[in-house]
Amino acid sequence: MQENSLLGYALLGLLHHQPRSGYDLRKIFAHTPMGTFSDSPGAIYPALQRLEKRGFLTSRVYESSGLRRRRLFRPTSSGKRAFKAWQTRTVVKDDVVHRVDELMLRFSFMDQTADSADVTQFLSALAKELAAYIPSLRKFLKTQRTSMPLSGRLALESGTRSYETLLAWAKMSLGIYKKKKRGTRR
Amino acid sequence: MQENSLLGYALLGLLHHQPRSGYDLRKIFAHTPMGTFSDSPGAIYPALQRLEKRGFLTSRVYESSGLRRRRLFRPTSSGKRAFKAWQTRTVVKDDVVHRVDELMLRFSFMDQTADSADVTQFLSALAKELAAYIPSLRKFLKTQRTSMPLSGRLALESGTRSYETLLAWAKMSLGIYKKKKRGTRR
DNA sequence: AGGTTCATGTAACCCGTTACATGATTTC
DNA sequence: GAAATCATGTAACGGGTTACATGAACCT
Repeated sequence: MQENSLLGYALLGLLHHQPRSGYDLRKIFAHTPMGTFSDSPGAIYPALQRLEKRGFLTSRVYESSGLRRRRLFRPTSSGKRAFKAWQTRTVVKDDVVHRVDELMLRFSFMDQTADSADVTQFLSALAKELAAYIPSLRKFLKTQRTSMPLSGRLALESGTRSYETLLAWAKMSLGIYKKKKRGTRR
Repeated sequence: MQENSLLGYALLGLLHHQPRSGYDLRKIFAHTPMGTFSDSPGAIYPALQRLEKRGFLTSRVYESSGLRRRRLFRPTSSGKRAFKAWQTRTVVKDDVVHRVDELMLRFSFMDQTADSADVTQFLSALAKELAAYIPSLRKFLKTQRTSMPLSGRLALESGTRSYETLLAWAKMSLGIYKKKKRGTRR
């Protein structure tokens, strides 16, 4: 079975919140900070078709008189299961090195579909992998300093700082969720 | 004429430094923080072929007896021109919103191929676009606060912080290059 | 002699990009 | 009645992923 694309998971996640049409989804990508994804029909409609063919979505055409016909999509139970399985995968080094975008996408839908334990699990694993990876970048910068041009060094410095910012964010978010859990227990 | 892919520009940039083989380039992507790019032969060899077909690279096979045959690539003058044109393009909002990776790639080769004026031009344009974009993200966060789930808000917060980190980095780097310029003038 | 690394390639597949097409409804 | 927007699609193309193939040189 073929893995869903990032766009596929983004669509699946958005449809967990409420049923929407392809056009609704395009508008979200066009007019909100979710717009790292393409809002082009050539990307979205085929992606929805694939998800439906794989049994993760169902759709129905609504032809209310005096309204434009719209095809509304909603996730199936199989789609919900696949989404949660993707979302709660173990965070590994390779995710941090090559797929930070995917990690953030997974996280951004956590509240809708996962419980507090999943969220803290995710954030602490992320923090752990970041804490392990960042020193190796710092070390590379230090040892290669002389052989790299200034702009190369600075570009790497930028990447390293970006990871450090992400680590600080993960720790802060973890704090928020832990506090929240304490609150709900009492 | 078809635009080069990011990988194509990365290869072109690395070959400005010195002639290398496909295998050399794969090793760079496999073993250094340049490894956001794929080190798979199925990506690199076709990319090199395309660049050669477009006249941006030339290659020659070296068969020194007692050594494995290697095909070394080097940029043509047309390749150097195309690279510099790409590198010194005006930084626009869309670059900041959708193509930060490309901006960092452009910057990372600046020292090799561009002069100090190009670098400061690039960095100040980047800082300007970031300074204009970040408040719109903050505003979105503020106005949509109630309608977004916590994890969605935090994900957006992460993105915003990442842009703020980049802005701070751009200002710092600009300071370094300005100081350097003063130094060389005297 | 046999396994590993060096080194270069190719082919099928997936999917995003770009551009085009179609028609209904709303707006001026 | 014309233009803009709503809404859904399709088709050609490019290029990255995965997997496979081939052979030479090096190491033990």
